[in-house]
Amino acid sequence: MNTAVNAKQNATAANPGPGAPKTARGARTRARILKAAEDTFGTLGYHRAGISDITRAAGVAQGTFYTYFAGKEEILRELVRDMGHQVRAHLAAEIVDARDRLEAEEKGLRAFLQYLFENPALYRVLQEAQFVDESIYRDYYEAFGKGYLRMLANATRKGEIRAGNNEVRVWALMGMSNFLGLRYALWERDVPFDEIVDTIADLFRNGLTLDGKEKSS
Amino acid sequence: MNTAVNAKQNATAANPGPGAPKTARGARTRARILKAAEDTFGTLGYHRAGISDITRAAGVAQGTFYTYFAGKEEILRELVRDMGHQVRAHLAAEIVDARDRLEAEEKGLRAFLQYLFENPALYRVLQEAQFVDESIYRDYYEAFGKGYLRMLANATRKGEIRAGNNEVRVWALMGMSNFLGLRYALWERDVPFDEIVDTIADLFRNGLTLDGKEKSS
DNA sequence: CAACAATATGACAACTGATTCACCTTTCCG
DNA sequence: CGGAAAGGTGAATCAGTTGTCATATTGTTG
Repeated sequence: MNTAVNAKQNATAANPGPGAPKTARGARTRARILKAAEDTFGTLGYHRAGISDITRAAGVAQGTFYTYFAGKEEILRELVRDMGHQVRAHLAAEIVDARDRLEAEEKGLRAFLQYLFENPALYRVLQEAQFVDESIYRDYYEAFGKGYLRMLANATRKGEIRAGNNEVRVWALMGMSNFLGLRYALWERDVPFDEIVDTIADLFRNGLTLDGKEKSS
Repeated sequence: MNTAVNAKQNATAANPGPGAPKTARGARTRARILKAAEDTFGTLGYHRAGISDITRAAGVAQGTFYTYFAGKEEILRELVRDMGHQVRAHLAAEIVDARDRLEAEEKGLRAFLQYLFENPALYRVLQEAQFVDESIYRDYYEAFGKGYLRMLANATRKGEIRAGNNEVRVWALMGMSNFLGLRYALWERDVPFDEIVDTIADLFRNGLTLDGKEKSS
């Protein structure tokens, strides 16, 4: 369906859809639609949400939607890009003052859980995007993972964490956060974030076994 | 939408849809349709896949579908239940002969990666089910997590792993496997499973930091 | 083997929801 | 001011889907 890479011009930050807004008013309207899409996709889900739901929430007519976005799929793309920037920026800000990697992991996890709780749409929009167009999703995690990897590499250099395959670790860590967020920030808040963070910090410090520090191979 | 719990009779193993097959032929046909749905959802995804795609793959007429399933959503439910049983049974069999928890984790992770590689439809069907009906997904992971938790509790009792919040650990571990599977079994097989397993085993044995075994609080 | 139950067929009615388009309103600027 | 560009409208179109049904085939049983 999406074979013709050139037929359906992939909008980028530089080329956002049919017509980028050229007026303050236009920019405002576009932003309203984007926000409405976030809310609508977040509660109804991508497939159940109709363009009409989005435009109704934004308070504009259906046709207006197409002034700024080529279609449903494109607004999703845009949305994930946007939300991705926001989380990354937020998390980065939360861990700048960490004194070492372990502290950064703790702060990062806590901030992520909190962020997800306050912005539940992020999870749903992102996960659904995976099946609309896998590249949206891969881009998100590869961007995320790249920054994460750099941090782990630094920590290794500084001797804060042991040598090892940091790329594999990054994916393991992202998976952990993801599931912990889903279970404890979105489904049921029956365990305080601090306890979750402590449990994971303990895993990072001491592993799972009692008799740590043996040779690993 | 799915408010009326009684209106849309949720099919269970005991009550599978409109009419359970009463003949060997019927049972075969139903199984063919189920398998076809797995393949079709696995490659096209739940939403892009039409009933007609499923019946075509199964080699039956469209109407036949409704002899055994109430609709698209119900066959998905059935499918996840089925596939869930299969993975759990497979993984359980792979770790029975593990001598301790660490070995069980290693074998379990390796088996999971391998299974996902051989049955990529599992991931997609399961993840998409999440947004069709969240309960399908929650049931799967709660069932999975329950068994996992029991194993960790045993390991704690035997002194194989340190005391801690095993429930949180379970979700962290499931998340890890999930992401590692997605990245290294489904997306790119550019890192051998053994190396992944070793990296995670090292994390379990020694944690992430160099100076393990301090007090955790 | 007759009569009945279970299965299977495939055309199609009914519906959903994305996108288009001809036209109107607001804003900008020489 | 006046006209052009940008923004906005919403009814109509159109493609694609689900689920139904009258009918045909296959299997079962007394």
